[in-house]
Amino acid sequence: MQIGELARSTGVKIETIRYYEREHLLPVPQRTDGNYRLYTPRHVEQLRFIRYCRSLDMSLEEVRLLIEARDALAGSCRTVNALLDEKMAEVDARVDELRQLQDQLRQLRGLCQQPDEVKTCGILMELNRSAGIDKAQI
Amino acid sequence: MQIGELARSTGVKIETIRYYEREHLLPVPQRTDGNYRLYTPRHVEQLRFIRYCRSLDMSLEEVRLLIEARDALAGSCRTVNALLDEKMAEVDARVDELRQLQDQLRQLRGLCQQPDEVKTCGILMELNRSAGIDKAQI
DNA sequence: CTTGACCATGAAGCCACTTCAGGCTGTTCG
DNA sequence: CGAACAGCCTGAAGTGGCTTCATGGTCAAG
Repeated sequence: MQIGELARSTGVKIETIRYYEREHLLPVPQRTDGNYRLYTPRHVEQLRFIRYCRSLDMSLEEVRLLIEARDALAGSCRTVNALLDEKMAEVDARVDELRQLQDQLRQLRGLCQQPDEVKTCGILMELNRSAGIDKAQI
Repeated sequence: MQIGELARSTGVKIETIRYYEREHLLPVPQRTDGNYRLYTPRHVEQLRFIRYCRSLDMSLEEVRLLIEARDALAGSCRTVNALLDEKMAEVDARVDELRQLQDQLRQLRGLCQQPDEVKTCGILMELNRSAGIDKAQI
């Protein structure tokens, strides 16, 4: 199958597929006489694997590790476990961060009383205050 | 004050300060005879303002808008409100996404029973399954 | 034989910085 | 006076994960 069909059947853009090839995440495909890339079901699978990992917020580097672990049919899968543990910790931390951010944003948003007066806008006043700016100084 | 002192007193790296100048987020500072940048308290304030906005997950483009709104002492602050509303919606959406991701990761992590056998690792099996890969095909 | 869909390449752009290479400035110490 | 060293300068390139662009080749249908 050509690159267009691979793209359609996986929902991955053609340019992205070529990018993955450059990054050695997809095996180099055969070519036709006209220099078109020719893909096999193996490529479809690998591409889906990559996209599923990406949907789990893995970096391409991490995906590379997982592909390696998957293809090395012998050996320990400790790497895989460690990777997931690390990823979960990251996500937890990020969620905490975003929750705090939400609070801050909501608080800030509540400060604008007269929605037409920049001079007295509580939001801008608070942004300045938080930045440690004394109006008299400006 | 020189760039090093500005960096120390705001916790912003020297390179980042120069980057903000290039991006027109900081006013161009005066120079000494030796071509060193010379900053004023005004710069400290503006830099703190930028970092506070960045800590609220604003893009530099959004920070630019806020600075504009702040400096235009007349006029409406509807832009500011709209910006914050949009930002809050973004953060909400991202938190939802990450929560789902957490569930998926936790589920996946629970699948590895024997932590030393790649062949039977439930995680790798699930990653493959989710990518729609039938083992017989490989 | 031309149209149009499909494909190819390499380079540049995106964001928000960071890093690097190579060189100037300015102070201090011997 | 000279060397060592901290501090500063510039421009270019690198980061991740793509996307966009410019330019041109391939192939089947009409």
